[in-house]
Amino acid sequence: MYSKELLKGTLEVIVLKLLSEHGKMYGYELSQKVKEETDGKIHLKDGSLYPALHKLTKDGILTFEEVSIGKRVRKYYKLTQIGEEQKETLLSEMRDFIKTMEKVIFSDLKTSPAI
Amino acid sequence: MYSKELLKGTLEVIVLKLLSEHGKMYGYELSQKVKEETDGKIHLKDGSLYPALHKLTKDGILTFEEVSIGKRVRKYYKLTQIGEEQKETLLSEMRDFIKTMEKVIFSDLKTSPAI
DNA sequence: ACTAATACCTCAAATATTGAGGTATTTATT
DNA sequence: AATAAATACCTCAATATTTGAGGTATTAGT
Repeated sequence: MYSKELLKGTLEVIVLKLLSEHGKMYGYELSQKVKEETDGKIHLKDGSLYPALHKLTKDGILTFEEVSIGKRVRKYYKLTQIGEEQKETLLSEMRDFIKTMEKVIFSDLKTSPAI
Repeated sequence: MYSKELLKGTLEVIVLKLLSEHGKMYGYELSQKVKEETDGKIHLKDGSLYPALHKLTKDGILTFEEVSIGKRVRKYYKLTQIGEEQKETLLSEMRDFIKTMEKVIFSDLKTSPAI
């Protein structure tokens, strides 16, 4: 697991990307998917995930429909049109951010000199 | 400028990397350096930077010496031995984190199919 | 004389994450 | 049949960090 600081601000972009890719998913499914895809390195803790899903819904980024599975109710979330746009914005911001971080952090001016 | 969320948790690793690279730097110099190296994309705001430098000093990651320039006093910070180790830890964590994010975020299963 | 840049600082408010609490159903195990 | 583990949702106080706005003072440029 990565340090808390590193994970801050990544939850939204991960959720939007996965929802865009899979069409609709429910909370538990999202957390399992992320754990699986990152070999356990990133955990969307439900104490973070559910409040985030509620906030994104309130903000018009997501909508959901409830589906009964036996006596249990799942909430399937999907992107709204605004959510699709927000996803694109966040993805390109993340792409650019990673590029910038690599430049600052991994410039390695002093190591691996050309022989 | 990137969104606040994206920037969370990156301040420490940036500061440690720059100090390791340049030996000793003072706060204002750090903020200028980052602005310059990232083409203005990352701003270490002094409301964030100075408290962070104080915390890192308190935690034994940094030490500083005061140097008088005329009537002004600069605080030159540098890494302690613990700081050097912390820098290595944070850098490899960041490296790994970026790799993981790229995997989750930029998998692009549906775009750019092989022709 | 004035403005911009340099150089440091503090602190209340805003924000997000954690961690621990919880309820309830379904599936697997002994 | 009883129990444990997994599924599926939720809340909320505490924690931690960043922001944004406040500040002081010196030096350089016009």
